[in-house]
Amino acid sequence: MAQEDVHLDDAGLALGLSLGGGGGASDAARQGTCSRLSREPRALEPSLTLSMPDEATATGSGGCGGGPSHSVSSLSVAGVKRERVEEADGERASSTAAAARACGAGAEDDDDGSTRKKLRLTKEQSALLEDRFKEHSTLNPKQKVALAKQLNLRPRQVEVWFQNRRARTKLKQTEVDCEFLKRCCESLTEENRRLQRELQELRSLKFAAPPAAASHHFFNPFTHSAAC
DNA sequence: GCACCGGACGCACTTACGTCA
DNA sequence: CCTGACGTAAGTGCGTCCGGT
Repeated sequence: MAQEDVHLDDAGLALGLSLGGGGGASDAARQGTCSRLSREPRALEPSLTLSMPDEATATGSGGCGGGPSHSVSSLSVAGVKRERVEEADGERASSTAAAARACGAGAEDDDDGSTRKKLRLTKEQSALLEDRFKEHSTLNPKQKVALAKQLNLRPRQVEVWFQNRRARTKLKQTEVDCEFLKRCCESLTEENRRLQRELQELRSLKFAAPPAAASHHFFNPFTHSAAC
């Protein structure tokens, strides 16, 4: 299992930073420098959607039976511009073998364009990708091509893997953040109850207390709470 | 200097496939 | 064997940035 870079040690300082602020860190990478986050993230709308990673359909349609197998993604209908660019760049689709392997017996013809086969990365490929991801969560084009070559994959596949990997990391971080906020909320609720009780007691003793003694102190849960 | 455009990239969301209980 | 849940590779659409004109 991969180690997620989940950092929450500074009592939630990471909170909000990772929530909903996507995009915009790409161009530094494009230019060969890996200084991501050097730029303002877009809009920063707090889209706390928290969709679980697979509430989508699960239409198991029975995979590789005897049907035609396909060369993974390049079968996609004419619309994949990046793919075309990279292919034109001389990157040959080398994952056909992997797809066929993943599909058991290989019939390596192409397709009718209506289905898509799914490549399963080998353990070695996944491990190397994971290693690179630990070093940098983004790749510049040179790194991408080199890594693709090393893995016998297409650059597009490496790119997609990194994209999905970043999404998984972010999802995990969001879950951690939510868990933290939940605990924080519970703690504040408990503290609130305690203070309500305390207030109740003080009111019941108010005949003994001087009239305006305690009126200048407002409790700020965010500065006093042990949880946050 | 400014506006516009196209290319490249990352992200969110979604789909589809392989695997497993 | 069938089925549903789950993990994940891949597709799509959109926003952003940058270089060229």
